[in-house]
Amino acid sequence: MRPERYNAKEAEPKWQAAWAKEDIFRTRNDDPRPKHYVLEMFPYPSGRIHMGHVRNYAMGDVVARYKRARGFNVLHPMGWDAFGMPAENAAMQNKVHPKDWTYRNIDTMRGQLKSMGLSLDWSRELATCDPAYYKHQQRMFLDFLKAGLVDRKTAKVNWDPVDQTVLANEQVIDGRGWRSGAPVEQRELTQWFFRITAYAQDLHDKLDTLERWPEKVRLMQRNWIGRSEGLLVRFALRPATAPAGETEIEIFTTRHDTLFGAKFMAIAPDHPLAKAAAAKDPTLAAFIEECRQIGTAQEAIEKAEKLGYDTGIRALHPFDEGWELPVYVANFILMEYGTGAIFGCPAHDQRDLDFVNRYGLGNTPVVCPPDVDPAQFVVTDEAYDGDGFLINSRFLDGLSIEAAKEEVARRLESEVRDGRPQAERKVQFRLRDWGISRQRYWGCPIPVIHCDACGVVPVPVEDLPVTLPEDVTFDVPGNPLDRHAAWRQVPCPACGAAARRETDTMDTFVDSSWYFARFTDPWREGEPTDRDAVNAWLPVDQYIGGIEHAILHLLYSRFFMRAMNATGHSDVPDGEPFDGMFTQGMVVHETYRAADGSWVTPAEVKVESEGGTRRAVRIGTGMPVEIGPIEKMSKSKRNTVDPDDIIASFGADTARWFMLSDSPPERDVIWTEEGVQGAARFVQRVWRLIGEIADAAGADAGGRAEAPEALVVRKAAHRALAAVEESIEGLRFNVAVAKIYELANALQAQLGEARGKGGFGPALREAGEIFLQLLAPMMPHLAEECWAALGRKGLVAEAPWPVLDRSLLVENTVTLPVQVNGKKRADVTVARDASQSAIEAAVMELDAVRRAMEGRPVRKIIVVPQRIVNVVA
RNA sequence: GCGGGUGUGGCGGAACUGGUAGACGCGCUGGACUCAAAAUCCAGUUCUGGCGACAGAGUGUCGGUUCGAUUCCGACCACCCGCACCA
Repeated sequence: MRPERYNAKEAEPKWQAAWAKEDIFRTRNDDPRPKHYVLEMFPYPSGRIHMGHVRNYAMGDVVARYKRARGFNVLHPMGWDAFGMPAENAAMQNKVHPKDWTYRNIDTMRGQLKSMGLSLDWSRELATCDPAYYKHQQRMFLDFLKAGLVDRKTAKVNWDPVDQTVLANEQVIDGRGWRSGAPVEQRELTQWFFRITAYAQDLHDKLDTLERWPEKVRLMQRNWIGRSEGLLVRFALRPATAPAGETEIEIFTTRHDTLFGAKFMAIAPDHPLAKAAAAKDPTLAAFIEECRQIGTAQEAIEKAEKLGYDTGIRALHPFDEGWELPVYVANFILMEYGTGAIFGCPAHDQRDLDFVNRYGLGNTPVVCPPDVDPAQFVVTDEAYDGDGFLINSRFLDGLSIEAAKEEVARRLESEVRDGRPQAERKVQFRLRDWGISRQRYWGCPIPVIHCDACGVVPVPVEDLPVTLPEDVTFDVPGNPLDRHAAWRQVPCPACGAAARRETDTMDTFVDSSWYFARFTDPWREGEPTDRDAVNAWLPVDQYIGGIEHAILHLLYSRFFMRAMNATGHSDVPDGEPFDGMFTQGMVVHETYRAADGSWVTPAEVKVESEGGTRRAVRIGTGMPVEIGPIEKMSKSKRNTVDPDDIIASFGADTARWFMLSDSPPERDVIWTEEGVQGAARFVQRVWRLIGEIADAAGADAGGRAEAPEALVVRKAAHRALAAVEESIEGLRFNVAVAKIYELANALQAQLGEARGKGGFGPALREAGEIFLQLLAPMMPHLAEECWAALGRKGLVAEAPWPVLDRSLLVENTVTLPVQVNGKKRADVTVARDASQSAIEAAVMELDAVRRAMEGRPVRKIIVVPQRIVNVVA
């Protein structure tokens, strides 16, 4: 006896168990079918899954289940991005060990993900905090080191003097540490770097080949890499003015055409020449110190005025030795970009103009806009950076900007001073090397040893992994590894003398830069990867995740793939790990505020709707609650909905369905109670519909001539099949959902039409089965339950995708809209292959057309076959 | 400042290469069933006028191309996002 209502609470665990029993989602590397790798960004085990995870994994699961049904060998793994600061924060606050905290969270979240019914190969699960994972990461670090892809150099960091730790830029708020509130200092620390800049050009160029990436993401990466073509120019210094041993300044410019507009030189406060000059000039030293202070906060930089200090040093113009330019130390010059020095051409650069206007250095325009009289052209407050022709520039006068650049480059390249050319063409990147050192405990230890005699010595591969010590405390600020004498002290692998372990750990972005490769053979012990497995599975066919990782994570992964290729760990074409990339939108929700201004969580709010106006009250007290703007679900605004609650009360299928419906996947989706109710309603509707189909088909098993309804039903099913295929392939899940609704409506309507008649049972059953197969990637549990109710043996999750019958997509007669002068006036139904003249004749018979013509003669009739007819009066 | 995106009913959104604007869902209105409620079912729902057939307007604004424009072109407006003293 079929129950009246579908009970998700009972059905979902039952089918999850059935899938697990058959182990149908386990993927074998030796499966001969074509591969398809579907990957969603693995979660950080923060405690519990949130709706963003539900959305992300629901999308990935649709693709995985769909591709599996279509005969692909699908890899769809899951793991944990398990190192990171929150675990250490929890350790400090709750006296729990980061490892215990992390693994407890993993257990909770694994259970939650399993309750979603995702088609994951759990046998490949990995956690980045597992030595079995990070030992391979250490191995690759050593290989990269050997290959020259790792650097050790000093870099400025944000230092929190209270917490005694390095802070990321995002952790500096108004110049203060986000936890301690202490003013952040700039410190120079020796750090480890991955030489991502070695691949800057390739990372930039290959973006063009990533056709299945969002344009937005490619653009963001392109800007981040920041390629610009220019000229390195050496300016000689007038010896009498220069500090001892200093003979020149090298600058980078992209506007060498404006060299005759130069008014000054400027160098960064931490430029070596500035330091040399400051040694003899205490005022300059003070100025440099002042610049450092401002350097910290982003906000301050924005508002800071262009300040400079004349060092007294004079540089000589490369085209005129008698032309001297004052050398300033200026607060707006960055040591990290180019050479940390510029020549200032105020007429054509806004910053330079602001600067000269402050210090009274004047300006000379050297590029004149087209159609402007050079004699009339002056620059006052606004620099001119548009197109034009050269003026006031001696041998460049009259040239275009491009031609002038070329001429300058050509001349200076061939002009030799001190055995070197005066200038050199250079492609400059904004991208900087990736600093991976973190003064933290809960991360992958950097496998090197510092020996007084031998210097930096890599840990021998056979000694890996360098595991984190577990007996650490967090009651004192700073890195526990620094304080752990027993762990730190180690004999030097080279000479055997007493030496010290590196106590920095790796940026957690390193952990996530290769996990997708590890998934291809996570069992391998001796090597990070099995080359054959990596090469066979990568690139990932479809990667899905949040836009917040559009730059760093994806860029680092692209770097890693190249570095892995270079060190023999893989051989992936172009070093591109992700063939298809999709960035999904966020889950947002209304906010609620009580009278006292405190945030109220949706679970405590009841929203009532009266004639279109919505009011909210607090459950229990009945006190009114103010409905606030829709915002990203966050703990601080308390506008979160717990997936567990939704799954418990409605089931995973309802949650999945709602996450996929309505909003296009790349946009934000608004979580609403009504929307969930609608999804839940559809679940029950499917259950009833399939029940009715089962009954009708059972009573009419065939043997009779087919009724007209049978063809209608078949056509509806195959139309939906074609549309859903296309929508899923294009990741347009909201459209797929709409098409499934349409089929449900059509089946229901035909069921009513055909009631009591015979000759449509088999067609109805067939359509019902197709319907369930379309539904299965999205609501897999419900689909299984219905599949069984239709009397099918086996699992719908294992059923091959229905074969589309294209002949069912064409109609014998078509109804064409008829326009008169572009305005629709009537419809005409004609045979599909009706001739132009037959259609024209039929159209002119129509009353509505005659009326609209108002007696005017027909000038033209445009017939677009199977589309439209337009009569032009 | 530079770069990019978006704009369609009350709401989320759909509309293949220019071809019936508003699929599908939510909400709302009316009705059926019920003692009642929930659930379900039926009908309606872009706006304006009309009892009605119907007519007019309509995809941010203004203009252009076209037999025909949400779609193509130009200018503008609004909102959102990314980067930002990058030489």
